[in-house]
Amino acid sequence: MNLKELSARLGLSQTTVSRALNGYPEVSEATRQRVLAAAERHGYRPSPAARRLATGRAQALGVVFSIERNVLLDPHFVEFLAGVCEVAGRHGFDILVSPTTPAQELVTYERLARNGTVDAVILSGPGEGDQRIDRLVRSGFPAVVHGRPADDARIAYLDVDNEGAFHQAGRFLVQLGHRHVALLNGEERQRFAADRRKGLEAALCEAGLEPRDDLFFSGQMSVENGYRFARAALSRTPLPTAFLCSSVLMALGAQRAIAEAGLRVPDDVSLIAHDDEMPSFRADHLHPPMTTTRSSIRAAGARVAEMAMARIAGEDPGSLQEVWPVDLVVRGSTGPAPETRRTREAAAGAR
Amino acid sequence: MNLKELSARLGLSQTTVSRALNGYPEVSEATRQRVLAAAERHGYRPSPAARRLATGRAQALGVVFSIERNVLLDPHFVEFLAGVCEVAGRHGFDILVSPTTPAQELVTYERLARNGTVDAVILSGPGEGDQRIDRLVRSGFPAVVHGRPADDARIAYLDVDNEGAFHQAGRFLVQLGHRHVALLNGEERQRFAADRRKGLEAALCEAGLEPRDDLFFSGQMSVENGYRFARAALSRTPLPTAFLCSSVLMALGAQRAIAEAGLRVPDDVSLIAHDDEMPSFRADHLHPPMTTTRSSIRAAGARVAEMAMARIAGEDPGSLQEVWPVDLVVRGSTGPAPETRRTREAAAGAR
DNA sequence: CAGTCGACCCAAAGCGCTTTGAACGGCGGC
DNA sequence: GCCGCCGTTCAAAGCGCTTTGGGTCGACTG
Repeated sequence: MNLKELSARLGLSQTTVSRALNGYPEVSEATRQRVLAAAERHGYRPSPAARRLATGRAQALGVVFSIERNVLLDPHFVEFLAGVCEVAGRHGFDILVSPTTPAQELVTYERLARNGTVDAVILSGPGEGDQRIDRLVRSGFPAVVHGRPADDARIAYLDVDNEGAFHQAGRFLVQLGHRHVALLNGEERQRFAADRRKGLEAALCEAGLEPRDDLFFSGQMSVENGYRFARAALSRTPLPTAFLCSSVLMALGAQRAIAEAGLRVPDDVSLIAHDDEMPSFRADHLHPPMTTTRSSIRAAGARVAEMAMARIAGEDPGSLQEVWPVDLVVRGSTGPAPETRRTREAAAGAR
Repeated sequence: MNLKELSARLGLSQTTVSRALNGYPEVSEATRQRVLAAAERHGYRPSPAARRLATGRAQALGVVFSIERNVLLDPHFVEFLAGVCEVAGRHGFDILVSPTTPAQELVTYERLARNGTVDAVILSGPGEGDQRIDRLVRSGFPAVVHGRPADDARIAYLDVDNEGAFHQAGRFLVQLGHRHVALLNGEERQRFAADRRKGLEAALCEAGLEPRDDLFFSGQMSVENGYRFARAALSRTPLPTAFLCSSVLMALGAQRAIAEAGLRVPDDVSLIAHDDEMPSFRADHLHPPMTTTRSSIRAAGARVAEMAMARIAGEDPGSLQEVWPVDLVVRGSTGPAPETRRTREAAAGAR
């Protein structure tokens, strides 16, 4: 059933039927109801391809994400995507996903943008000095970045206050008396990770403590790396008494390393992780419940999609730049720093 | 730059240019080269919307997945998606993702299928007695299922041999002398989980052992549930000496419960997990390296996409039904069953 | 009462592509 | 020399929708 048939059946012109269906005011209420009823009855669905061609709008969002040498797809991504889908669905938008290797990224945007496959693109995880952004800005194509692009870029973005979060977490640890804090970070060429490091360093410096590079680790945020890094950290002297992890996954690995070293959380070692609220790894259900810096990556996805909608509606990118604060949620994995002596004993006993 | 402009510039008709570009034989080689060169030079990209309208083909795959009450998005999904994207991209196909609640599922397929948004749909995790499948089959719309639909369904699918895998794993444990095997399973209304249970039960029965319902648990495959279930299992008598987990995530949780009970892997307790080869949770990098039943969910995604392509090309669904064998990879987390006495002592000592 | 103005509806022109059916030479076969 | 054929090209008809630019008619001004 297409428009032509439907309108023939109704004895109306395609124009009128189309307008009735799309809520234009030039149609009498009586006619509109008649049209609506007939459309419903015959199960009429407008062809998106035709509509797309006629309007030039795709009613679709493109989600582009980087996938390196066909490994390493972030488990966080799916949560983010869920958020995007939620609001896109509400607006009747489809979602096109385009994984892409760093090399092909530019081409991918060009393709999506130029040929009208999507009305806006969402991209995540801008690296440092990102060429992609520049290009996108220049093209004027609606785009929203999840993460933070270069500060001067005229582009819509949503980021969480990574620096602030880890600053706060670091200060909290310092206040508890911790002087040797290990950082299990994501890859620091990614902006979010670099920001977190900055935040922690600032907190330490404020307290007159020297950040210890030998306790700072960075790499893919996997359970495995959490374990490896924590293990390495626990071989340094003086021993760290607190761990700050960039994800719950890493914290999971760290927990194991800590347990293996015969140390206890939070008595011997405090643990804080950044929590993106992944339903499969709930920080509050761990043992002990974990102190976290928390921000919902799913909510971020939803908001980013809304921003994309706004951009499509013509809103200025300058007014669509948000940095969300991050909560520090104190639970049971943090506590006062043990006296150095006690820590030593525990570690020695475990060997 | 559109076809009209390009052909005007070349002094050719749109027909000829279109044909030259799409590799039809009715064009002289000289002309084709000229057209190709001009298209390249002017950066001509055909409009997918127009092409779609004209041909009726969307050049897109729809990936539909269920998302319950807006929680519980499976981290495995992203790996699967990566596989799909890989081959879709190679074929120049876009990928449309549509998360959907169980209630809306049927509507979602209808929409995607009927209005030509996509050329085929991929759906995963069919439940028992699945109404969706029936409907899809009846419509004749190309579809591929990841997982196993009802046995008689005339539909393309790819599943791994879940029953065989857990049968094999169970037999292996039995051969090692284990008599009390706990099962930490996914939700058993999902086919894959039901199959795994069957596999384990078969292995136990073959050995003359009674499956112990009080050691069988089922629920979302999260770290948390792994921990909870394992903890519960360790409160039963006689104690289980082996755990079979439906995912590495659950195994991660189980490990912790086991450790907390003062038991050691594999001396006191053996552990086997099903491994979907998620890069963030590598079974071979755990401590000890974990014995697993292994199958790549990413490879499955890729193959499913290929099957979708085949269906689009008109291949018969009957010839597109595959069940992949699953390897049992023996690593360090399994060993001979301890004598019952020793197990009791260890457990008692830990309390 | 002529003229204006809304309210309502329509015919037709695209959107940018594919594809059908036909035209046009140049060729060998009879 | 005429016919039919092949290789090559073209004009034009869609695909199914939106949207522009009128029309028509009754009601409302002055």
